[in-house]
Amino acid sequence: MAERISEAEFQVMEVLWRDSPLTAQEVAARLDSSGWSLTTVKTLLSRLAAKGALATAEDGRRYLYSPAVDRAAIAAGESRRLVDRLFGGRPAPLVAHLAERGELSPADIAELEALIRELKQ
Amino acid sequence: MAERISEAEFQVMEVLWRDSPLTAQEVAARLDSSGWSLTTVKTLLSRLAAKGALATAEDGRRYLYSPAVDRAAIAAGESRRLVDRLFGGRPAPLVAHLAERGELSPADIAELEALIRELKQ
DNA sequence: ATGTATCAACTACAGATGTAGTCGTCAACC
DNA sequence: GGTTGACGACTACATCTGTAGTTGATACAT
Repeated sequence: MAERISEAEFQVMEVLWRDSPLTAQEVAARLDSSGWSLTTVKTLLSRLAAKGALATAEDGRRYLYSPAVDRAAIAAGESRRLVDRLFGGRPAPLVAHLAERGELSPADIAELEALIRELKQ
Repeated sequence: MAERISEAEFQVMEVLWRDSPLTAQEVAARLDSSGWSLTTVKTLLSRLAAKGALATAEDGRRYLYSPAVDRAAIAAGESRRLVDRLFGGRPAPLVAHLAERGELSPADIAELEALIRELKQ
């Protein structure tokens, strides 16, 4: 039940959300740029399985890992937490913040605009 | 230099962003609902001072604490991190997420709309 | 059959975090 | 002037997190 996922664990989940099931080897290969050792990746996989975020299927002597939680659910939960914590639950100040720091490209703004139009119906 | 602030520490900062300088006692009093003991609050204050997030002014035998970092800077940094991590740096999906879960009130939407209009100039 | 590579499991360990107790000191009160 | 209360400093300790090594079993190749 909605165990929190740490940042390193999240990166592992990303790999499996993108493509699964995968073996530990395969996950590690896709995290090559992370600089993590194979054992580190395996530790993270174990922890994720232990907290129910990953499902394991035995494949001979090894496991195939698949996500057991929905990425959207995690993302929504984290977003909600942040917006609550930092902005009293109101998303506009968050967007304003990103905007102020020049973090919004014209494309981002257009995208938001389209989204708002849609929401208004 | 942008030391990270933990969640508990953040709550302490909130008190001081709202009103400062304050003594440890006063901060603890305002965190009454947190259930933290006075020593816990003092530990958090010390850690925050140690990492440069709080400034201390001696007042006789005790300290007066004041924020040494801007709330907006922290909020912006955290927002940025989240949006990067979860949505590839694009804020629209974040807003979409909040919307999908019915987290956006009509007022929120109106606020966002006004903001977008402003950004488009 | 034997060596070897590979796997999950277990162990390790330092730093951060949440939560709080103890200690030595000093100021104020009686 | 001795007692009491408040203060910051120091200590404590379990859990989480990042990062990785070691081990015992096993499948596969020779």
